[in-house]
Amino acid sequence: MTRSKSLSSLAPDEAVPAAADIDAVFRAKGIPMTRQRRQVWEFFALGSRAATIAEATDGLREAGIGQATVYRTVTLLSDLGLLVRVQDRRGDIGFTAPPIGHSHPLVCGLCRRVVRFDGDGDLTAFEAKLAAETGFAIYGHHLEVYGVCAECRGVAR
Amino acid sequence: MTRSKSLSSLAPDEAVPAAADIDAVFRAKGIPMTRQRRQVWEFFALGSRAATIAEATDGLREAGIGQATVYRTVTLLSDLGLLVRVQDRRGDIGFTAPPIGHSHPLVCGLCRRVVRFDGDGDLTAFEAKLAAETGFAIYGHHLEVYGVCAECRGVAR
DNA sequence: GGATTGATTGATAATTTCTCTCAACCATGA
DNA sequence: TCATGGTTGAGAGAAATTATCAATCAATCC
Repeated sequence: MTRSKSLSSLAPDEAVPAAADIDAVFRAKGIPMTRQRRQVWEFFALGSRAATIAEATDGLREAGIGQATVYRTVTLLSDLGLLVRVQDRRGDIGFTAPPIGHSHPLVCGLCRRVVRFDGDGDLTAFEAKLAAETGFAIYGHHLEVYGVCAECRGVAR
Repeated sequence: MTRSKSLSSLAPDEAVPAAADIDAVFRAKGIPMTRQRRQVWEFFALGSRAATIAEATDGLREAGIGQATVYRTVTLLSDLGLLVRVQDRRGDIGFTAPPIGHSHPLVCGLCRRVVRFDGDGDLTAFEAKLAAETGFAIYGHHLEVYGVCAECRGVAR
């Protein structure tokens, strides 16, 4: 798998949680931090592309991390909100780390490269209106925007 | 599985494609319409809740529709844009029919009841800006809003 | 720093989910 | 109605995911 250099990103790099931050999340919840958990998180968080579980399993095998641990850890990190699920054009499921603060992924449907953007302001008013009209207690939303990145389009840019 | 009566919906009922419409889609693409395809589509489209494949398989078994056909047809309908995927709070995947025109599902995270809303205008400007800033050729987006419906909250309403 | 302890891990088995195969059947068009 | 190419159902097969359990490790308390 190729994890190429980062593309322009609307969100500053600091928006991606640093390793220190995930330690804090774990500590706050009383969940032990292990080498495996950190490495699984880094695998997904440090790349610019969303990775599948199969890719993570392959990439982490030489680190001695087993398949079951990858599954367990992805579930755990997702539950903690440290990973989000996205889907490419073929329907394959990938995971990527959301930055701190509220933002959404712009995903390349071909290579799963992820660029983040902040689109929250637009939706909060919307959600309030929806809640009033439907009686739903809204607890969140999921917004992904899909496109094909410049490199996948073969545009020299 | 209980499919209860419909809740208030922001989109008029006519927004859900009528059976006639899906025939038109199939005909336009030269894809044969079969009893099974219509029934699978109806299963997902006529309920007010997004259903899982397992639920559809169970529900359609007595109609003599096999598991493989359910999978095949859900894939086909999704490719045609006649079904969309949503996810409940437990992470279970469900499918539901999008109405004609552009709208998004508001999904109850507990019972998967789906209410639709039109939130397109807000996003088109956004996408243009994103395209300009990132070099992505944007081809679509996926927006789901999650909440807990009045009934699941036990509110008599 | 070192021992204790409850949680985590890796290997593998077991299960679940999904896809493939193929003979029988059906929708479509002549 | 007939021909025919696509579709279907059943079951086999493959892939993805989860459960089991002994060994190991992270966090805590001396």
